[in-house]
Amino acid sequence: MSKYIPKSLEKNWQKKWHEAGLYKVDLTDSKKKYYLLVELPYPSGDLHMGHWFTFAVTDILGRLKRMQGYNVFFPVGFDAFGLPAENAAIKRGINPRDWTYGNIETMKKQFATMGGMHDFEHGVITCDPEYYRWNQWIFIKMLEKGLAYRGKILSNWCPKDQTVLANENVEAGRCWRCGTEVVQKEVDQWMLKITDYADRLLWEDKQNFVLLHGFTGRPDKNFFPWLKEALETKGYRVQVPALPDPDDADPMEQIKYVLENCDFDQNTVLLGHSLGAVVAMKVTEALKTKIAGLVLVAPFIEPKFRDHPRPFEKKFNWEFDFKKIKSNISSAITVGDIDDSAVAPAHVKKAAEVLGAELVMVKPNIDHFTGHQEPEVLKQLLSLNKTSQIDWPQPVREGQNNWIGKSEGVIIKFKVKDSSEVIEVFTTRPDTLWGATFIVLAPELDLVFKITTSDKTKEVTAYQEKAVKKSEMERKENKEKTGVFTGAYAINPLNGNEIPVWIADYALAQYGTGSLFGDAHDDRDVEFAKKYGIALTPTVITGDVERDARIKNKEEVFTGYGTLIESGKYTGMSSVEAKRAVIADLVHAKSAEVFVNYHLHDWSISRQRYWGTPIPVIHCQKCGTVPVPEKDLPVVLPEIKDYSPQGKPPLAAAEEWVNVKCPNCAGDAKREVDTMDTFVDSAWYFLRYVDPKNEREIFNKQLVSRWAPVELYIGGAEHTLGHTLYSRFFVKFLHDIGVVPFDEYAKKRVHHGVILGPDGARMSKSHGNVVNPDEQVDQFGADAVRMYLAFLGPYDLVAPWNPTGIRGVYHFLQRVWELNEKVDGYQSTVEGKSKKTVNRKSITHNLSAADLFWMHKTIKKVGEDVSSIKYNTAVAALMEWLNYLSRKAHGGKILHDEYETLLLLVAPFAPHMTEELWQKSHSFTHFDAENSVHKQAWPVFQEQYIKEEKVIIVVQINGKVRENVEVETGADQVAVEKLARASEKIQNYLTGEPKKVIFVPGKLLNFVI
RNA sequence: GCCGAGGUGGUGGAAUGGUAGACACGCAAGACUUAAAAUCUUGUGCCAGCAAUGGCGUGAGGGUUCGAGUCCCUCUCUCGGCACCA
Repeated sequence: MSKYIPKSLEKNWQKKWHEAGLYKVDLTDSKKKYYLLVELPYPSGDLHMGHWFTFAVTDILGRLKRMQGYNVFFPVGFDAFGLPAENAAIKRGINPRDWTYGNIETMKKQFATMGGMHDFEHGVITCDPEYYRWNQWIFIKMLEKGLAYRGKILSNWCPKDQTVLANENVEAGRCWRCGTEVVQKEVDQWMLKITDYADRLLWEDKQNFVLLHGFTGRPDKNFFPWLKEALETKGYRVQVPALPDPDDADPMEQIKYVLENCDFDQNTVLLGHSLGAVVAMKVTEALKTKIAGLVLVAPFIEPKFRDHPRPFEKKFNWEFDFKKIKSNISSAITVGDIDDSAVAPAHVKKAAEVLGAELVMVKPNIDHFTGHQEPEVLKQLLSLNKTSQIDWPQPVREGQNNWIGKSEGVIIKFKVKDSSEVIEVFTTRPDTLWGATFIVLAPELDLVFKITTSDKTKEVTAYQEKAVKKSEMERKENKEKTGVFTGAYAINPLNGNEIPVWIADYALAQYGTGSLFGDAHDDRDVEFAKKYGIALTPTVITGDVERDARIKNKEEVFTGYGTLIESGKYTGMSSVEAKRAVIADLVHAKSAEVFVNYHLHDWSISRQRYWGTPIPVIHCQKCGTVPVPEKDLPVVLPEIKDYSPQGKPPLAAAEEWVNVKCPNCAGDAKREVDTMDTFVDSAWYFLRYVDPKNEREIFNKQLVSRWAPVELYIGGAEHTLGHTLYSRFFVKFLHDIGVVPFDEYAKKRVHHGVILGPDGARMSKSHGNVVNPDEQVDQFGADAVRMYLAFLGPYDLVAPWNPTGIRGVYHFLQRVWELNEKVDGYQSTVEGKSKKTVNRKSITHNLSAADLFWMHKTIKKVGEDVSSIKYNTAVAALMEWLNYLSRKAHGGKILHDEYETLLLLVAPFAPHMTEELWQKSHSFTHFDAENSVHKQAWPVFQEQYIKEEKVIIVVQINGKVRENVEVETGADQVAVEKLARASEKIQNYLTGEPKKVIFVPGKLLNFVI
């Protein structure tokens, strides 16, 4: 057999696969679908290690799923609009389109060297008019719904790029692309009203629980008090209703009681114990909203008990609508006692079957789960958490929630003394209003002019001018608070106190109403008040005497909730009570209104650049802003000569294009010259991937509802607040206008890591630490690069490239290659070709128990680990098995079945090499798609082989390992103890009788002395 | 300041509350070689010991447990994000 030389072999297979159309996907195929999505790349013209990490490693999963019988769709397109193309065009005097398409061609060629199953036929290129046409279509739909509007807002402005930047594109006060310091400038912008979707974009995933006790049970009996506490310490809301007549229960009454007295929402988990499980099922059946899950502990669906009949049996008709119950829950678990004295395991099993629920049989602390603690119940209750349909990482959910920043509060109206003006102040802490001693307005507010007294005008104007000039950066850097008094006083609507009104730049014009009241329970307010000698009145105390003394003395600022003092009629109330009372009183007096404030702002999509989607509106002098009629879409970008912005957007120079007739009145009109933010392009591309060439509609709705949501979305953690939030917004909008039936587009989101340069710094040309994948491929082959990236560590790892590390997997591949020689039933010929000479069936039975154990353990491990994005341990498992096979081959041969299985398991990782070996080992004379190793089915692992006959039991003395004994699987404590006590080592420790002996079957024996 | 993720050998990293360090890199010794590379074999957490073996060991300190890298509390450091959000 020849040496393993990846270079020529890989090229050869890439060509043959392509010719044979091995990876052509048919989206109308009825096989189970698997839509694999990676964030679409920007066509920079250079495929770097990061692309390999995301696309080549994800290809491993795609190939596995394909072998497992899924119809895998793995499209790749290009995010082709955006500044770099335009900057390149300006710099080199070329057309951004030529630059972009040239780069795409280069990158496609580079992509081919990965040997992946990526589908470029479906991958859209976002600068293609047939794609951005539908950006324009969506924009017009949003315009119709009032979600797109024109607003003048203070925006982040990059003076170098001459464009507006979204908050997400400002990094530490600088433009994310060019690093120029961003300034604040008021600009006319097209905005998308993402704030209308703020509530729906929140991840409401905090579960709450309703626990139903059983016959003769009580909320304070059995495990209920313990379980309630355990859940509450974890921060969950728990309801444990006392069901009517527990000792002579009428199930119908109990069901009615629960429905009337408990709250249910989509995050509720309902638990029922024994008869409570029956009640729980009937409650679920009657619910109008879907709940998160049902946990049934020792349930039954017929009145048949092992011990004796129960009085409730005849009060209930024992009919369930299981279909209805199933449709009202996302998932269900039934937990049974393996030797319950009342409810037979068969009954529990039956309940599980009719509900399609997971069945867990355990040994509870006390028979029929009546112990004070039943940890298994808690465990199952919490395990339901992870079975949510939409599986996005917790940090993303929390990050997006924080960014949306919902805060519920009130807007309070302060009358200005001797004036008709009113100052509106947003607060979430109306309980501290009584103690308000000043008001602060953001300097930019127009209101400032109206209330400033004449003697203060000079100072106020001077401060305002200074504040406006300050860039965002300076404002943030300068933590020292500044401000000036306006001379005006406002009247506290709660107690009539007159308090001074100041302006200060720590009040942000963009947040809330741009004004706040200051009191003794906010660090910033206290800092400001102390600096300017403004009085403070502490009104909230904790109950801790020492601490309260400090708070009253203003030595400590208490910002939490507590009890009110010095607050008139509210004194003595808790903060929560006081909040409620103050809001009620003020709303009644029309001095306040309840208000929900969001940190999230509307999305400004206007860009004063050329290389983007033209915004499809026409400005008519008579009719105003008129959308371009659908039939006239797309509005195609015109060719222009000069792409550099010169105080006005480059498109303004395309006069022939700009000057149009108004679609309404046919009068002279001008086109909008701004283009769209490229985040619009990437907000819905994954839907168009399914049907990219459709000229009649945005996509075929049926096809998309069959293929989306995607199974897995791989992307960068940096897109948590930008891209993924925007795309969730777009999909929800498309859902609302009836284009798609779902409102989340990705079932699972996983972040990829970042490969740093060997020096630990981010790879960049200026650092000179770039590891070029092409060079690595040249040296070690694509298979080794793929596998090394998979092997590095967890997939979201941020770690440097280790130049010698790749040798490890290269070595692995080489050993797989050379093992071919050692396969029984093959003969090497002089030319380096092998021939199969033995019927493979005849050898199968020659596999020893250990051989089968290793084989099946590896089949299981690799399949499971790759599916759950743990490529590194999957590779490790393959290496372990290879080590086993090598040891075996050292003095003898390995069997054909083993080698063939090994090739199948390695195939997703190293597609080229395994294909070569597969073809050789089958002596195929010419390649045919059906013969490909990649068309073979994934081996099926069989449980029977991975059950070991003998196991090693660890023997411990006081928890320290002292001895190992080998016993038959399933050996009981008596047998193991006997063996352990026979050991000399153990005898040395075991002088007297142990106090206690712990036995974990199949695992360990622990003598406590 | 707030939110999130973490801290395990020389390195990347494994470990459903049950033998910590799988797998790999690196390193060391040996084999092959005139030599080197490649390859193969063996060893490799730290301390003591020729060894058998013993002690210590998952950022620090406490706790729960027969048993803790894993669960709980306090602290500390690193990374990521947000940041004067009323």
